[in-house]
Amino acid sequence: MGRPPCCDKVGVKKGPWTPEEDIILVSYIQEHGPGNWRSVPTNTGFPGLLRCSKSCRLRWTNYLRPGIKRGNFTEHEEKMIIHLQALLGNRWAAIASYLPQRTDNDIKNYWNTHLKKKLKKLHTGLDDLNQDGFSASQPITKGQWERRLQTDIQMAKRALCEALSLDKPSQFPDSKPSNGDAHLYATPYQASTYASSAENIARLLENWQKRSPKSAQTNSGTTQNSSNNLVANGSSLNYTEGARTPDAFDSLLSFNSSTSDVSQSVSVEENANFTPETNLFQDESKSNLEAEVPLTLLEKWLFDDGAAQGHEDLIHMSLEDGAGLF
DNA sequence: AAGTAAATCAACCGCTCCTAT
DNA sequence: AATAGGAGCGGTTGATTTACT
Repeated sequence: MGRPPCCDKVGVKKGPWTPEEDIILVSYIQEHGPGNWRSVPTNTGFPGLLRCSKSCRLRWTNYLRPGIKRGNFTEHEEKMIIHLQALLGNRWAAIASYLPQRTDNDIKNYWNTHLKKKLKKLHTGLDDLNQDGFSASQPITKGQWERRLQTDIQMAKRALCEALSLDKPSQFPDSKPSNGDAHLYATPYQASTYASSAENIARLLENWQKRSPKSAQTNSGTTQNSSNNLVANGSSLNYTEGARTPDAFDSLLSFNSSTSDVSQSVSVEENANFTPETNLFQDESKSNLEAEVPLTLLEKWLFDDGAAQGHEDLIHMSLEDGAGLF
């Protein structure tokens, strides 16, 4: 009955990830691709990752995954988030699908720490708002449900539109997971894809070093060594942890350098064309939709309705009366 | 310079849904 | 069809950093 037992929780490490753990995880994903998280802790060899699969997934999707932009939200992004939050409520994953470079966790944090206050400020003096002042904490009106539904439909249409586009051949006809990680397969399991993970790690490690001045000092010898390697590969990184690290990074970076320019290998624009929903639909559309629904009908429905509109339209679509939500 | 409060954000927890058996 | 595990999601926590007194 069912599957084999879940990973036992004995000896599972918690708390902040170390650079070495990041390297192990990225190396693993370079080899096997994302997904099948349950096997990550056991397949990373001795000593391997003493992390639960959940933690690995989170670390990858939120920090190590290629194409992630962190911090410095632009005004445009802020507006997008505000509008989408008004439309969708606290459905961070759905909101994040409109901002492919951002993670749901990042957006959620940014909303809670910045935007909430910002909007609160803007709306101080409005007596009819409760403390949160936003749709998520308000009773959802019929109109709001309709708007959410509309947005979901828009998302689905957009995704279908992408999926049905003949210009975009399926990149992984045979290697997609059946679970929700399909969006992680938006870019091929090619070396170039994961090369940009090295950039992510570089960035993370840079911050890590800033937070750990002591270790930076005590390991200054190896630091110099490894940072040289990294700088030579185009990452402004000062790395500091332990003697093993440079080797691990050498491996990563040699991998990196063998695949041409990192910045070209995974362009952000490219990623932007593949929202999670899009990829899910790409996946499904190939196997199911084409078989069950005449293409022409779907296409007509999509294109007649101007489904190809971009993200900007979403803002404008944000419903004239949407302001009333605040 | 030291102490304290506030802000930030990475990571965990618990729940739900989906899927494999 | 029933069951159990995996994956994803949103809420929350707690450690760290920054600002203020």
